[in-house]
Amino acid sequence: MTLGPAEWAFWDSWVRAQRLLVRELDRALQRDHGISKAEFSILMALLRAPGRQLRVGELSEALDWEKSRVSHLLTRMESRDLVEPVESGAPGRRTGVGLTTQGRRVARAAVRGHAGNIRRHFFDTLTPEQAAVIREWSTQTVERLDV
Amino acid sequence: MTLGPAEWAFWDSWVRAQRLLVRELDRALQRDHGISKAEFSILMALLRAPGRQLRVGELSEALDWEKSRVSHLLTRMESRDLVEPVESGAPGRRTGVGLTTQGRRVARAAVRGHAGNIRRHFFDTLTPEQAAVIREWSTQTVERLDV
DNA sequence: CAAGATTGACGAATCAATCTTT
DNA sequence: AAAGATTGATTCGTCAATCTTG
Repeated sequence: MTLGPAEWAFWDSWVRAQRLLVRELDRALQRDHGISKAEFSILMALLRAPGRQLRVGELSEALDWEKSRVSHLLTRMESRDLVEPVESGAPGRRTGVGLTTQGRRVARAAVRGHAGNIRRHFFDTLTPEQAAVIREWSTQTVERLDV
Repeated sequence: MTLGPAEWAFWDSWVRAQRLLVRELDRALQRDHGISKAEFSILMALLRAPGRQLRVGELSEALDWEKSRVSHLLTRMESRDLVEPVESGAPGRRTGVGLTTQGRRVARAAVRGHAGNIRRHFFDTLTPEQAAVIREWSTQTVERLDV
C-alpha cells in the first residue's frame, strides 16, 4: 500500500475541492453569459491578441489545448455568432478567427463577471501565505508536467 | 477590472496545473489498467464498502456525483464486466451493484498503480508546509462549496 | 405522491485518421 | 513530405424529463 488512509482522504479532498470550484465558476459563466469556461478562454485569448485574431494553431499553443479541441469549439462558437473566420483563402477552411461584434460584447461582459467570481471563490479565500504556496505549486507542476 | 494581470497569470497557472495533473493520472490509469479515474472511483468505493455492494444513491452520495452520472457510468462498466447488478427485484433495474471477479481483480491492481502515481506526481512534489496549506485549502473549499 | 433510478440530448475532451495547402 | 486544420468516433459529465416502486 503506497498511500495511507490519511493520504487518500487528502487526495479525495483535493480532487473534490478542485472539481467544486471549477464547476461553480463554469455554472456561473453559463448562467450569466451563456458560455462555458472553455469558450471564455477562447474569447479572452482573442481579446488579448494583437489584431484581435488568431489562427487555430496559435490558439492551441496559447491555451495548451489540442488543435482538434480548438477546432471543434470554434465550430460551435461560429454557429452561435461569437467568432468569425477571418480572410480564409479557401472555403470551409479557417486560417484565422476573430471576434464578432456579438462576441466582443459577450467577452467584455463575461470578463468582469468571471473575474469577480474568481476573486470571490478563490483569491478572497486565501491568506497571502496560502496564495504564495499555491502559486508556487502551480508553477512547479506546470513546469514539471507540461511539454 | 477586478483581476490584475498577475492574478490572471496565477489563475491560469493554477487551472493548467490542475488539468495537467488530473490528465496525467487519468492517462496512466487508462494505459495501465484500461479504466478512467471515474471508473476507478467507483471500483474503490465498492472495494471499501461493507459487503462490497452499494446502491446507486449510496455511490452518488459517497462520491458526491449526480445520480445520472453514476447510472451512466455503471451501465458502461457493466457492459465491460467490471460490475454487476445485485439482487434486483425488477429487470433493467439496479437496486445495488457489486464487483465482478474481473472488477475486483482490476480494482486491486489499479489501486497500487494509481496510488503510486499520486504519490509520485503529487505527494512527492510537496514540502510538508505546502502539503499542509493545500490540505487546508481543500478542506475549506469543500466545506464552503459543497451542499 | 415522493424517493430512487434511468434515459436522452447535448456540450466537453481526446484520439486517430484524413484532408489541404505549401 | 510536412505543417495546419478538420472530421468522426468515443467517453465523460450535466441537465431535464421520465419511469418505477414503495
